[in-house]
Amino acid sequence: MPARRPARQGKPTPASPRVVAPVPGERRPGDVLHWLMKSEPDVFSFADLLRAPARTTGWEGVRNYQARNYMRDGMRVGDRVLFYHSNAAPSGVAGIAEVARAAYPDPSQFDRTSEYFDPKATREAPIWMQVDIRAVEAFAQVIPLEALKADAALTGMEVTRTGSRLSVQLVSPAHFERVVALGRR
DNA sequence: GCCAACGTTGGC
DNA sequence: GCCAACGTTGGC
Repeated sequence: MPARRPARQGKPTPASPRVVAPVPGERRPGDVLHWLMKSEPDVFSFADLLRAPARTTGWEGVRNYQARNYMRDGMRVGDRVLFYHSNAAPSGVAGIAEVARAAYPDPSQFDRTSEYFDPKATREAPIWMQVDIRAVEAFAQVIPLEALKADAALTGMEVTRTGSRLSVQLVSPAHFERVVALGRR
């Protein structure tokens, strides 16, 4: 299921990683990283994830290199994810999910009938990757972006910055815990 | 629906 | 490799 709205793409080149992986070999077994992933609830909401088989979905449709690199190079099974509703009323964090499967090729890039189809991609040389995400905990209500911006403890959090467009973001442990505290309140 | 911010493309 | 034009994201 589409986790992201369609993003028309021009010329993906597999070798374009000017984006540094978030966690060079410094992660130890057992370390958990924290992320934020955006989805437009009209396309795929946290409620949709709760209803999905095994409360899990493939995060297909990401067509941005930095977001791809975060998923491919940064995410591990068990990492925690803030599920963010974008283009919504209100936009904000709807719940917690976790990485259920590490990165693998996004099948939609090969599918001519998909809006995410990428003619440059081949099975031998896939361009786009996805992870699987499983719902962990729904917040009683969405924490609006406005509340995130107003919270002093969340100063500097990427999603609160004006013009923050990246659909997969790294979140510091402190920011993650703070958002969870707000969500449980 | 508007439009600011930002990423991508392509001419040079 | 620069950068203007263009397309997209996403808050409001």
